[in-house]
Amino acid sequence: MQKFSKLLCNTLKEVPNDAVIPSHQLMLRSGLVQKSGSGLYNLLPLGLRVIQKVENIIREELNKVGCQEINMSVVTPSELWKESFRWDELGDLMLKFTDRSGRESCVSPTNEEAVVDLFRKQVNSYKSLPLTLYQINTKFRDEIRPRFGLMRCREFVMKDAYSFHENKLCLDKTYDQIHSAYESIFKKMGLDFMVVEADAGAMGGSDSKTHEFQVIANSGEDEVVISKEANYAANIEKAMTQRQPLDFDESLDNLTEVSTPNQKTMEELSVFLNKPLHHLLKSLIYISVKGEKRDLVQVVLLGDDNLNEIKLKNHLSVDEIYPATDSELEKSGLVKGFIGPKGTPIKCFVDKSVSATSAYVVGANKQGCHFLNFIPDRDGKMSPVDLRLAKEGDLVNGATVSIKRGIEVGHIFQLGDKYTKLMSATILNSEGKSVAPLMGCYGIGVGRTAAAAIEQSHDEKGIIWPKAIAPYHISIIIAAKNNPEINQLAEDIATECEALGLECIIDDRDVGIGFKFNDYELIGFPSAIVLGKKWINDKEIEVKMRRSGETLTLTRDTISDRLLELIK
RNA sequence: CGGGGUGUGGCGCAGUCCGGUUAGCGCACCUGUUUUGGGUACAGGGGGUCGGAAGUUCGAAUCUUCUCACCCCGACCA
Repeated sequence: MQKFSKLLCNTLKEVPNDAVIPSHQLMLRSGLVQKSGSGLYNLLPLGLRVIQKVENIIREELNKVGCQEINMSVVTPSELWKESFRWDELGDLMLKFTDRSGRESCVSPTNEEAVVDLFRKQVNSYKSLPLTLYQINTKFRDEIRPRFGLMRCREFVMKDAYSFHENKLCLDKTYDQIHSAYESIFKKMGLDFMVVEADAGAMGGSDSKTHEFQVIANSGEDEVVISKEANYAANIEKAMTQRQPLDFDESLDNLTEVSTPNQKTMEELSVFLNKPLHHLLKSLIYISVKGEKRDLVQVVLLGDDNLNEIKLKNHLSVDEIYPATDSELEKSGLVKGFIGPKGTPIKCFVDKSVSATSAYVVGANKQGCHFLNFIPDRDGKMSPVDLRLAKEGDLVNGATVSIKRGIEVGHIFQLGDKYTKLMSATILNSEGKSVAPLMGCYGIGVGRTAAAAIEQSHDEKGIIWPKAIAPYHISIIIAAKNNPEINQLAEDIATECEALGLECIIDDRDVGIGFKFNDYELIGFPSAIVLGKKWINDKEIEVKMRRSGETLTLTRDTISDRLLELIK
């Protein structure tokens, strides 16, 4: 039986100054974790219990759909990564080192290569497929900027699963199974989450299915575009929405230069010319990088739209893009604040929401000047592409969308045969032909999920754990000093509750009652039993419920059964 | 990497501008008494070479130079 007096758990009254979001602050204050370095955390006993519960829920649900658990070495040799070219592609994200014999290795940031290597050494026949392997293991990504405690660490625990298939149909089936297993996992943990369409990003193929599991929370680092009516949900990186209908300027007047001294922003210009923002066009200059090659790219958007950089990057299929710096603009003879699509030699893309036949105000590529009545079809040479960043109020299938912040706790991908091909992993299919199997990969951030649960479930007093991942279910608070009867009662009730699967911790610390109450609320056990006056005087037992804050009076003979009903 | 900021006991801070006793306060910790239904009160106590190095000075937490670490805003992502 766990006694609080023996538990390594020092709660903090004050907020450590480097924690800025609730989950991070509360994890530190309630003695769940301890920081050991930038993006590095030690799990203390209570924190570890939470993490283990998350892990076990994941295990249970994945095992149900036939996934097999394995454990791969955390350190992986460079050779594997070189086969997929990711040794260089992932670059500094990987923590690389050389051991005493001069072998290069890294601490795995993900395990596609390792699992393909395992697979190719173990599996030769289509008869073994489909096969889904997973592990719950430590990963290391040398994040550019670790932050928010367990939300974005460098070293973290991730559940990563990999599936292998003979054909797309089979991959789709497993993908859907994992999709629903993920829904069960996050539902079990009591999280309010959404499944959204995602961009495949750096980790996967480009035109395969991929979804993210986003926990809706204000501190989320992602933006999610949602429309319930249209049954639409997508990461903003991917979201393709339309603008509300616009009144275009249909004038056919000739292109006219107009003096616009010092009107450098869209807003200033809009006021100066007395035209709505969407009658102006915004020109952005980006540098695209592919290998050693650097190119200038011009992007033209409606004056009140913003660029979705991911869309541009995907459209160009380049390694990286970034806004041109002032000196790069100068070098190209462009005038910051007055850039426009008229007569520039730069490759130019225009967002689809710009009407090709309507008149716009554009920069004249000349200090202090703009053009009026620029009509794209007539006056420019631009290819229309969907490039704009979705925004609140846009339309999808006629329904308006809203934008919420989300924490990406899970991501599922269809990888196709990218890795099996690169690493020559083949199987014999039913026709006796050697083929590269298709793969899916599926991740869940374990620590991040625990953090997300706190983001979503806390109040000014502390954490409010959902039952499924609470470190203990009940804190039995001893509110009487040196009272053998009460002490015994606490032990008896604890034993009884544990028999029903309710985990108890007995708060037998030699501190004031207020201290115990505050810690119970801070750590956020779902309920507390208070043994003190009420028992001594009336033989009644007081029970507090953390989420509702209500206080109940129960009797000794029904207490454990009642608690089993009450703690949900 | 670019921009901003902070380093003083486990945590939160004052002191730094304007150098000068033995570096201070709150929380936490230890001892004793007290209190015991919402962080009780009192008394005593332990713990810091002021991130590090070099320099200026009779004298440096304080000034100078260099360095390291950490945090916040952006690019990365489970």
